[in-house]
Amino acid sequence: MIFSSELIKGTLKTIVLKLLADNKKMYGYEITQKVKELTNSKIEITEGALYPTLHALEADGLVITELEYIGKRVRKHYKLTPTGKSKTKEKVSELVEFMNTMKIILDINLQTA
Amino acid sequence: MIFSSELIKGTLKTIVLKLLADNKKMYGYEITQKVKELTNSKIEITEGALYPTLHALEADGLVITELEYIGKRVRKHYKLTPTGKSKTKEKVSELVEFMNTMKIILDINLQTA
DNA sequence: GAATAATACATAAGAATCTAATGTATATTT
DNA sequence: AAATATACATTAGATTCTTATGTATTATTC
Repeated sequence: MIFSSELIKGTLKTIVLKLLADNKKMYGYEITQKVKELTNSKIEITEGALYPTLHALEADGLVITELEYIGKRVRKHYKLTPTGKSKTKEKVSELVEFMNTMKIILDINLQTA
Repeated sequence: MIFSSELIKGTLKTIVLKLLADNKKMYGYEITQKVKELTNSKIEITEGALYPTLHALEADGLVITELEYIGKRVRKHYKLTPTGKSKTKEKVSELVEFMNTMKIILDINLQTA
């Protein structure tokens, strides 16, 4: 089962930041594969969503890039800046709190208002 | 702390459906207040987001409406249809699974790829 | 009793962020 | 040699939200 895409909205940036925090340095294609691997293919990040997100993170100064050449093929590595690291902590804890809050709504079962 | 709005994206429809499943019958304004109450004001649903969502649920046959007059003021009550009830179960369990999957990404701490 | 806040509906322009499609090119596997 | 995988990127269109605005009634506060 693949999750309906609407659920990814709003969490993609946080996912990317967290992966960069855990892996020091990653390139785009690697991120798509890592997410697929970690989630048993339940979340698949499309390139059309990922690359603009990475570019936005760079424009916001949260990541810096570094090119690597594998033969003639280029890889663009992304790495968190200090600002990016603290932003990651914020975003991750916000998402965790959000999920805890959502559980209140999803789990309780009030039959009357 | 109010959650950044991007997190609401993709979950609003599920929240509304779940509240209707738990409360049998609700009107728009009541939904905004209930969410605020359940989440200690950490999630606040705006009217500009809620009403179009309710209209979409109705257009999709997931809810039916019923008008009530309180003096001269109208309340539009929303109630799940049988289709709406089964859709609610789907959406809720999908969101729960999604959150569990997200935890894998957020909690583990791989220092190497 | 006048002003303010709360209740209750609704729409609409604009922003953000995704999908799906398309493009280019190299490297690897069958 | 052909097909698949790797690796970047952009873009039209769809979806779904924010922010602002509009209308009107009812309740509260000074």
